[in-house]
Amino acid sequence: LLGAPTLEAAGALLGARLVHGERAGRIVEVEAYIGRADRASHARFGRTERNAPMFGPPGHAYVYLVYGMHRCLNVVTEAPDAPAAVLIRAVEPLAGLCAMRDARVATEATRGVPAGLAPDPVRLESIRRRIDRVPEHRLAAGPGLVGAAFGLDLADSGRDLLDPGSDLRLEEDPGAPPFSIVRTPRIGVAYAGPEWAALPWRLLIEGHPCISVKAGRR
DNA sequence: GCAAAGATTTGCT
DNA sequence: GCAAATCTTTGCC
Repeated sequence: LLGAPTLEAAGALLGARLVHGERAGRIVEVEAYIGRADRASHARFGRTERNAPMFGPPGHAYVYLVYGMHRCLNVVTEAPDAPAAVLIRAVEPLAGLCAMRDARVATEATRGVPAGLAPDPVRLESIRRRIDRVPEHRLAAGPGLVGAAFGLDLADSGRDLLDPGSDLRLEEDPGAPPFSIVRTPRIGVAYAGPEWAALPWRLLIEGHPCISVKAGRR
């Protein structure tokens, strides 16, 4: 499944479930990053401490910090000598929605606060009120929001997502409603140059309400 | 050893 | 529509 060519694996991930403890959601939008030659991929510099999971076995997590604040989840694909991964860009919440809101509040509250220090209660309450108003379909509608809603940490990078005994895992969902797949260029990769940025390596469930906001639901 | 940029999100103009 | 927030990684000196 995930050892298949990355674009096939990306299609297979759509509709699957991402589970973390009591939280579960359906993957509705992904992006493929394929090989060292891909100028948009973190693997373009070769193997580093951060991207090491991309050079490992398929089905493992690659979690990285972007813009100094957002944690993004990838699922590693292809053989260990072929660095590739699929970025989970948006998820439809299915279970554990309260835990997702709690995690988003906690993520934002600890931002900029030294580890181990309690966040300011007033600021915490302000964040809480805002997150409580976020509609369900926006809880994990973006790669950074998936990381926040599922409470992912850099320490989760490298974990095996195919281990059925793990609290953080992927599950197939035979009961998922049927859907059509749409392919578009990837988001936010203009730095890679026109040729790489134009490749239709973003896949999403057509018309799904939980598509990432930045991408504009198309 | 230091400067620059980033697979984003949010809020203000 | 634009810029700030925030910090790790990369790349050059």
